[in-house]
Amino acid sequence: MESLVIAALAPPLSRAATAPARTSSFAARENIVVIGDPAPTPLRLVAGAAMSFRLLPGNRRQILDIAGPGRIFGFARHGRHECGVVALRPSLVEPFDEAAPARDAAMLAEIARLRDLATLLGRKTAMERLASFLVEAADPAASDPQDLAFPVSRQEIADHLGLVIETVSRHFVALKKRGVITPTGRDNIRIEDLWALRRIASGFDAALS
Amino acid sequence: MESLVIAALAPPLSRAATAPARTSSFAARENIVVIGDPAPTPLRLVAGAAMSFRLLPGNRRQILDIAGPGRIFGFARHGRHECGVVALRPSLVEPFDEAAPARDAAMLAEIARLRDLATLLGRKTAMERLASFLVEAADPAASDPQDLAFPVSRQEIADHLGLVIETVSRHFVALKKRGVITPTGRDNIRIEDLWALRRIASGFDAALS
DNA sequence: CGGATATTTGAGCGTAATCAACTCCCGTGG
DNA sequence: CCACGGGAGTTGATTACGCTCAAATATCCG
Repeated sequence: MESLVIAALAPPLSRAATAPARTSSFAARENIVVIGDPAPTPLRLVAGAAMSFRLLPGNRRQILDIAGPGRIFGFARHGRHECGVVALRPSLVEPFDEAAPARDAAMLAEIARLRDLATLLGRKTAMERLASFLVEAADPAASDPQDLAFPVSRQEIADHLGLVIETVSRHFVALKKRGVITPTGRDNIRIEDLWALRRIASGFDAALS
Repeated sequence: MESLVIAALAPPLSRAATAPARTSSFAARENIVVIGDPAPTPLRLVAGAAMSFRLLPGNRRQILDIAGPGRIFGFARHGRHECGVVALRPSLVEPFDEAAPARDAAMLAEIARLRDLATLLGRKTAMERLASFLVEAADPAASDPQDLAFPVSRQEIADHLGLVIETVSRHFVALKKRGVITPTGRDNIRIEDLWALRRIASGFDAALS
């Protein structure tokens, strides 16, 4: 997959902004959208995984979305992207230029997700944030929703949840010790008790440590 | 204005959900939307001020939006509201049932605002959050954008910024001591140095205390 | 003026951040 | 096959920012 990469020789425009083909492919870690890119339409992630984020001074980053196949992203006002988007896995992206009903549904979903995220970031503890992240990662559509394979590093989880990597790591360990999750590989875990996670995520389970 | 209030005698449905008239009026602190209300269309705040919020166990509340006249709010999927909305001042509200262009613009604005909020909540310090709040409150459309009259209490500012009231109060004091703002009444302040506020808000000014 | 409510101030604490080693995992090459 | 190297993750010690608890003060309003 890496062999498909064509290095961006002349930024500022990223590939999505210049590619004439309807579907573009991106290697893992390649920029799909750079802040300021023209945004004629939102985008649909056909395959792969991607994240959108904002940057602040002092090496601060807020990851606003971690998206899998089928997800619409890159909504922008005034025709310019206000968030960066990077592929987390080799990905296929195409313009999303559907009419009102589908467009509205996608925007409403984005609004709902951002409300959840803001609530998480504003009012949940570190443990509740991590549990929320895991619950959301347990995609019911997957063949085995309890077996998770993260496309993201600890740093990216931290930047999504408004924490630092050490805090994420410590709380992962705490969940393992409680038997709620078990590690099944480097970037894989298995959810042993989804209901316990949901209880923690929703804030009803104060949860030690 | 208070005399216009008709007490909601029979919840669960709030007035917006039942009123047949196109425009409904609400007293300060009256519920405009209760979670679970039918949401046939978004709403437009014709006059007044309102806030939308989510609740978590443990008396935790995240205020997701503080809106003034002209603002569209109450976007909902599946025809049901997922956030509560309360009037902050005597308010006039009407259905927002415009066609695609205006609808899209409103939703894109909502997405942009929620991204800003998530970034603030996830990665900004208390001082940066308060400065961001004040900068946003300095509406350029107002007659004197530097003179602010909050429709919200300290508790509500805190619940919007993911802080507690004591922290909000302390940082207000810090900004006053620095001469960036001066109090001009209970719920009023004057911004003396908008550029300093902007610098703090954007995170470039580390800012003592 | 009195009483209730909101805000400010103070003291101390706790969760998550910071700083710093150390371990583990893998891929590479001798 | 194993030594090596580098990055990611974990663990430990300590700090700090914002929270909690408590009390004083200010403001609103009848």
